[in-house]
Amino acid sequence: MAHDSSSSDSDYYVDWNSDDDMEIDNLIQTKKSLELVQRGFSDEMFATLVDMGFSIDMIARAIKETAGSSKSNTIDHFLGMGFDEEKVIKAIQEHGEENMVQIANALADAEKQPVVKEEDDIDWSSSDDEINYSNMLVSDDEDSNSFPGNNNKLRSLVKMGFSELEASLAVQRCGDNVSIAELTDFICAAQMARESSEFITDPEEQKPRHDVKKMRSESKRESMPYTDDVPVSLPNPMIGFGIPNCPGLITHRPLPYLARGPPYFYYENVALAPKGVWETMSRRLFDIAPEFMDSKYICAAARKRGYIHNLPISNRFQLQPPPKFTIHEAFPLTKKWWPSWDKRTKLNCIVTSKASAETTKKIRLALEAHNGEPPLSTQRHVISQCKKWNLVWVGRNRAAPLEPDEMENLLGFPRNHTRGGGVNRIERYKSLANAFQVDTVAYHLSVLKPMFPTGLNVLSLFSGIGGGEVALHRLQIPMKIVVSLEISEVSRNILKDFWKQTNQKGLLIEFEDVEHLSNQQIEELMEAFGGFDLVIGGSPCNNISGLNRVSRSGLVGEQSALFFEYCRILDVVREKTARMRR
DNA sequence: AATATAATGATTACGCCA
DNA sequence: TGGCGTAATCATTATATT
Repeated sequence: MAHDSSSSDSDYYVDWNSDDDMEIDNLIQTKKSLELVQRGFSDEMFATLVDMGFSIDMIARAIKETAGSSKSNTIDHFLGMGFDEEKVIKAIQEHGEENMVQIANALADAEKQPVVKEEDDIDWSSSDDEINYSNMLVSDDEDSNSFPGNNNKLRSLVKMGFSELEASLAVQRCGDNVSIAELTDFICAAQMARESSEFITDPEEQKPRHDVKKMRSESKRESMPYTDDVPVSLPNPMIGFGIPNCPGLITHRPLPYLARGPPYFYYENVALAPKGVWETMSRRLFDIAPEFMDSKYICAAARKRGYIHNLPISNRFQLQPPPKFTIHEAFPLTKKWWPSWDKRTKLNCIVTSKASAETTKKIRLALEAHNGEPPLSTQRHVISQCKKWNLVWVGRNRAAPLEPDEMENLLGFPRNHTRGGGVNRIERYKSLANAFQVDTVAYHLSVLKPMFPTGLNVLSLFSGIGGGEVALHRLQIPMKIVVSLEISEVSRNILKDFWKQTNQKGLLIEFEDVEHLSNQQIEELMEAFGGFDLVIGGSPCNNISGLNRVSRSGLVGEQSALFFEYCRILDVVREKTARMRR
């Protein structure tokens, strides 16, 4: 048996490669059968993928995708990243579909100045409207100095067909000393990004605006008229803009101008939401395309989450040491009891519900009924239970649910992080189920480190047990001020305890309900501390999670509706930041 | 009274195949 | 393209136990 433990217990660190020769043989077999060599996949590349712990299925699927068996998937993949469709098609034609990396790089190069007019492939002169528009741009640019103040600019923009909201937002975000041309570019880029990345469901947004649709050249696919219902699709594999040290990393993306910081913001929620939820969230958060990432590509447990943020995505780096990547690495002691027919290398998502002791007992009895290998039907049933309840093998024929300690480990928290503050077991389970996967979040936040060498001010909403704070701490990014909003007293205590335990130099200010934080309070806090550099938080998923059988009512649900509180607070911080910077 | 346990489906997405 | 099976899923609440 491959996993029958002849190895001693000296190995807390398991050598993945030497330990899974069988698996690698299988991989090589798969590789040959897929004729990868013909497709230009070098052994090196393959070995790299294996080293990174990718499963047979993943590699096979990735190869199938890049081999051109499903062209729409390749296109969709990059469209999902927010790239322009024409550019994607062009890049694929130039580089061939089999090389996703080159395509990605080409797209990234083209987008280095994201959504800026010169590089854009939009045919500005394909209709009369655009000629007029271009002329207006030029003339206004020349005359822009003659406008004494914002009112005239606003009036001009409205005259040109932009809504008052768009115009005032543009002026607000761009500041005083910009020309009309820049403002129109600003708005237009925002419109285009909005249309290309997401669809529009709000009737208010559907009213005809400045003929952006007409500007689109007719080379677009007729079947995709770029109207309203372009759903947010989940990437497969769910790797966001890419995972550390992996080919296919996307380092640039078009970010709608209205979405730009400061402040930076970072929003999180479950990826597997009811239809329409992510579309709404994206639209409300400045039409940023969500970054969907499954933490199983970072650590040993799945955690499918969507992240909407306006952070740069180049030069990300991973926390050190990187988390254990497989179940065996994370929990070496389970290896001894792990049946050879349980092929799991990753755990499922950590949730609040826990398997009963009865489940463990039934599994044990079912296995004890046989000597040696149980029949296939028993195996299937046991595996099914293990996956359903996320069990690990802790003894002979004994599969048990995870302990809070083990969850902390998987999620990247310090050991006993949730033990402080007089926390009972149930609360620990609950708060951990609602927490960030720290390494994943830290990977996204890592770009902040060189930008804020002296530290940053953080507004942390729905802080929970402080996943964001732990991520920043582990990144060694100083937190000068953390204003934290968390309704659970237990969770507040945990964060407070963490703050003390880690000897934070900065100031932690804890509030309770986000709904009780008034706009005025926010502004006062910002004036007192010099503003916030980062607004971070994941709003409640109670009414969104697939595990909720009682009230999965989406964003209108009692708890999940607090998403709009996140938006309210973020809006206030953004506006105040803009004012403070003038 | 506080805490631990156990029962309670539906909504998605995706791969397969006709 | 569409039907069908497989799979996963930051949960809630009534009931049992201490």
